Amino acid sequence: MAATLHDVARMAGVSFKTVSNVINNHPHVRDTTRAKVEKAIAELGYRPNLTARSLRSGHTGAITLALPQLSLPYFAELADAVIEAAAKHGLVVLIEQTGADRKRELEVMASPRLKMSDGLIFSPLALGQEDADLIKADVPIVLLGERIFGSSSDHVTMQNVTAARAATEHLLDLGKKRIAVVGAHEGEVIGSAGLRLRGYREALEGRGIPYDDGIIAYVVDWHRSNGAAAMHDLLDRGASFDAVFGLNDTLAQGAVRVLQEAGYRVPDDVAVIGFDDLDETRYTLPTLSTVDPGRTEIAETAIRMLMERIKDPDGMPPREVETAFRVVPRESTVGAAIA
Amino acid sequence: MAATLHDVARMAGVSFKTVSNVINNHPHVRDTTRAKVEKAIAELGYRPNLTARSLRSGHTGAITLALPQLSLPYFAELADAVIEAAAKHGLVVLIEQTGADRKRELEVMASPRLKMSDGLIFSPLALGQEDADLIKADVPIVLLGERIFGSSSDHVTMQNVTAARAATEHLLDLGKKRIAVVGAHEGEVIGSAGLRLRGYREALEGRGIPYDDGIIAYVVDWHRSNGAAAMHDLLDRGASFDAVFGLNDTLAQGAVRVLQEAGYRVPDDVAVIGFDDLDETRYTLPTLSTVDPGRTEIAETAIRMLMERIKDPDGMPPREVETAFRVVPRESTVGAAIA
DNA sequence: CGCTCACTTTACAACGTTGAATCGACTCAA
DNA sequence: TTGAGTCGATTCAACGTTGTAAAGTGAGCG
Repeated sequence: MAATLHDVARMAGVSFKTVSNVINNHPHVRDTTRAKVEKAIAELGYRPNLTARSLRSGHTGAITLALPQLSLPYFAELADAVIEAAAKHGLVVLIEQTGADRKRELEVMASPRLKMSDGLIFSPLALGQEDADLIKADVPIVLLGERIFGSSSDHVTMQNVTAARAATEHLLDLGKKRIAVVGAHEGEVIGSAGLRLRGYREALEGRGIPYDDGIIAYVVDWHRSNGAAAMHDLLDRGASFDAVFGLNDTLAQGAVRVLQEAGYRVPDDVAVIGFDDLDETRYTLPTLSTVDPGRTEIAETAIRMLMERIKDPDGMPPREVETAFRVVPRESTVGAAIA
Repeated sequence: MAATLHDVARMAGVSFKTVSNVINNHPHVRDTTRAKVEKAIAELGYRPNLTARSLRSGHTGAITLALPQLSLPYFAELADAVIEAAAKHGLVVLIEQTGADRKRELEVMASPRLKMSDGLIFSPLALGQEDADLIKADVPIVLLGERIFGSSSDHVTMQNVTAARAATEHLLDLGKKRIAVVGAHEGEVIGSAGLRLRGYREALEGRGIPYDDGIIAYVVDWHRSNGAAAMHDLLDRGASFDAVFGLNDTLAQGAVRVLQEAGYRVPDDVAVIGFDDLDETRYTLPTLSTVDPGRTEIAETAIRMLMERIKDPDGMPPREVETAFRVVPRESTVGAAIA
């Protein structure tokens, strides 16, 4: 059985509250007493019971991170960033996988388990704009991603439109004229796909290039295989293009693979850019140009906002923050020179 | 403020203990009473305070998973599997990243935060065999991986030697004669690298092929770039080989990339096999043959053993379990036919 | 009609901690 | 010498829950 304050107190010959005072660095503890207590603590290997402390104090020192699935590289890297950001503030992270399932996404917010943490960082994938009113829980929430705007929670998101526009302009700047898109979602307006497609269109408009639905490939999911399938689709319908904007990195990787199999050289015949700056894009052949959406900043901002909100739940109106992005040119657009 | 048992009791006109009884499905609660209480629960939106329950019951319903880093795909997929396995038993998972740092690996076991969970699944990367005695904490531990054997904790590991032998034999069966190894660790005997290299040697011995250190490439880390560097190294020293065993998938991917750049066709000139069966190996060009080390089984076994150990900490001696593996032939060894 | 016994509900303590309030001892100034 | 003020340590209650034991209710039976 683990030692408690009482055990330490008994050994040190003081009241258990004095031990508590020592641990919490209260003033008004005599040095000799402090020493006695610390000796007893060391001797017994006493460790405070954080559950009891949580019950008494009302907060746990943990936060929950709810995301679709860790085996999707984007979310693995996001989780990494969130855990590191949380650790800087002494917070520990509890991860819930929703599998992008609507029911589980709602359950996460309703579950009493959530109260084992002080707040929720929530990256939904099934819930959408129409569910904005359902974003609420017993703890403060910081929302991530592009699926829901204007809820009553704080929200951190990347600059999808502007960043996608910059990615497209990067291709245009290289002299590319017909830029295919891999990964659009039929009819979507917000959401990563909708916003990034809008950025793409804005870039075209900016250069006076007409938008051609014939070189837009639609998919349902954003997995590697969908990028490959979409590129097969484009090639099968005889679409002509000299560049590809994969709406995320895994889609772009799938597309590159199919292009190479079909005998196209990347970037000479077709330049390809992705989105997300996954770690692995630095090691593919060719290395993949992409957009760094500011993952670290997203994580740190989310943690900071969550801590502020935990401290003062109603102290301010819901905030929306967009992080800085950066186009990362690599071999798939500019060839080996810059690699 | 969230409703408590007392609030519900007041509304339902019963004692707060009766409400507790209803919630815990105690027998001997009259149907009419139960109905009254349930109505009040619904009306107040009462949710039990799990922190208080934990304090009282002594267990939290959470476990800690300590691993090096989620942005390493192997660990991301491991975490995914562990979270899913835990969820099946109603457990939630708290993740600690150690960054493969010795100090942090030790801290994880010593931290009072660990007691916010009922047990630890620990995948060390810095601690080694000489630290076996340091593997202990206030909660039961299940150890994962190949770095420490024979500690006083339960241990789940893959069949590294046998699986590596099977991977090598797969290449030999294809008629390959000179199989280079990418990713060996200088002087290592246990550890993933040491064990897998042993399996490789056993396979060669089994076929009467001499072991040649000239086609073994040593690395320090197992990141993608190391696989590339190791392959550069092999090519630079003019090593001749017709196959490559990457001791994990990321190493193999790096090697494949360099081989392709150097003009070799995979698998026709050089066949390549990896180890881990990362999801992404199904989408590279060529798709990567590999060894599925039984990740789901590892996760489920670890959870099961941990739960048994939580229930009865000293009920049995430390156990070592090795999971089933499977060689997964893909394009990088057998060409496009099976893809 | 009263007693037993099963069923139902309640009272109380405890889990280990912290905050508020209290108390005693000592110092210092008037 | 006394009263105020400070320092040091203690007592008590509370956080919200569950286990134990006891108390209350009613039906069944002799």
